Amino acid sequence: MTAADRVYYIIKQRILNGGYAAGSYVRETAIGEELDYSRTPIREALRRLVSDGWVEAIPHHGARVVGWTQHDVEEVFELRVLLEPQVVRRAAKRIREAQLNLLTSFADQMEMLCEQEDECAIDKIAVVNNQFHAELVTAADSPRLQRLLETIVQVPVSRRSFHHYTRDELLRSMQHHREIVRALQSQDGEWAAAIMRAHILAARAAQMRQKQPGNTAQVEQQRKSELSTS
Amino acid sequence: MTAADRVYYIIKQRILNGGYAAGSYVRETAIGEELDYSRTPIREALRRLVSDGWVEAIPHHGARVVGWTQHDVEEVFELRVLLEPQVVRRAAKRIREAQLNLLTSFADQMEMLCEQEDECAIDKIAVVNNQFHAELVTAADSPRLQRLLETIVQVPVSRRSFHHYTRDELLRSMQHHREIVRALQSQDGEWAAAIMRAHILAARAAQMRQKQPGNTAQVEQQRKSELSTS
DNA sequence: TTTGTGATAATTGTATGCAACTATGCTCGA
DNA sequence: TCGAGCATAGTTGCATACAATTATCACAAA
Repeated sequence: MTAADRVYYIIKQRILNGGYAAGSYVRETAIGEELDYSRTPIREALRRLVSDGWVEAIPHHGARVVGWTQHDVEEVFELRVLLEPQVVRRAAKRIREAQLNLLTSFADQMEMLCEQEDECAIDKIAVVNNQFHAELVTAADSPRLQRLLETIVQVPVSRRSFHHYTRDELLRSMQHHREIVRALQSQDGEWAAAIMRAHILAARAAQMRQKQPGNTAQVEQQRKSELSTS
Repeated sequence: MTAADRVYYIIKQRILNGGYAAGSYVRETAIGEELDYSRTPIREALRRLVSDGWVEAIPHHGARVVGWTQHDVEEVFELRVLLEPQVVRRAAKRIREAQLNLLTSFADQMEMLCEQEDECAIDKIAVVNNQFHAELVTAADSPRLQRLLETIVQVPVSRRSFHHYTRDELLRSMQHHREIVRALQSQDGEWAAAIMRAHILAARAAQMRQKQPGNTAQVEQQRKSELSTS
């Protein structure tokens, strides 16, 4: 792993953790001195982050962390509603026994975690949920589809999504997982796609329910950063 | 426009024109000396091309122009069938008078070019066709959807596609354009999406009809390049 | 003949210095 | 008092030198 790779992951992690606020600038010299690298690998990492859509490059002025508006979130869900069903549609034709077992195991884990009520369990569910979806993408066996989803399903959107769920929504989501696995066992791509579509639309509904908080917070943060740099 | 930008477009153009064959390596020093730039902007251009999917980076060994197999083409069409209808579905709700007029004008131009029989006209149709689709994407007003399509609809696939069309297929394609415009005028997203879906599936059928030629040629070219570099 | 090992050459990866560009704030003039 | 122009500081863009890594080829031993 090269220095540029390391810097890339570090900066990305910081953006996700909120270490770098939306709207703030990531200076090549500053982070270079901090991590004890020259500007060259920093530059390369930043360009990768730009093409990933995490930061925007302003010529001769710097790399700014992008902010997420409610509109952006809607756009992402609109695309997920198209692409995620396609994932399972393909997976249904290609999935193998071992992968089905793995998916079942993930579904088991998530349901067990559901029994517990604390916040910590929610975070664990989110982790397993990501594994579940990742395994589906693997089974779909389409590098391009995989890449599009990775581009789109930016973590800041999905990462705290389970926290917005009511208990009912959480249980329904678990049911969706079960049903997706069942549909895949039957090699019924359309069934799987239909449930996945519902799964994403349900997630969208939960997200949209609390429009204002997430949105204005982000934008305020961005506005503040803009002021502070000027 | 920076040096890195210029280099980026030059290399991209050469890949499209076949100047750089699939499987061949693009050396930083070689092209740097040729274009009289240092390796720095070349590197940056190559990394952008990597993240665009035009070349693949092999650590410590170089940047290789990727080859297209028939399987890749199928994958792309599968995604276009999902995404392009979504473009017009959105466009139907948002498109404005001026844009509709522009689309009509493009449709007119393409039909006029259809009258002529020569190969040159086909190329011109392809250009206007690209403008037509680009205008639709603009009308859809979804930066992420636009980006996804730009990532996917790599030109080597679509660029010579009209040459494979029979006269019937060409005329039908023109009819599709007309009908899409008509559906958008009616603000009927589902109608537009249905026609667009047919439009893409027709293109897919024409492309698939001549499987072997494109495929083996590409792969042969790649194999040859691999041998020559060793 | 084949396989393992080491030297060597070629290529990318990184550091550093300088150039170019942009924004900001100050000064001068109207 | 306001606006235009200019100087300056700060940042990115680029060139170049050097380091690190990897593939290749020759050669020797089994």
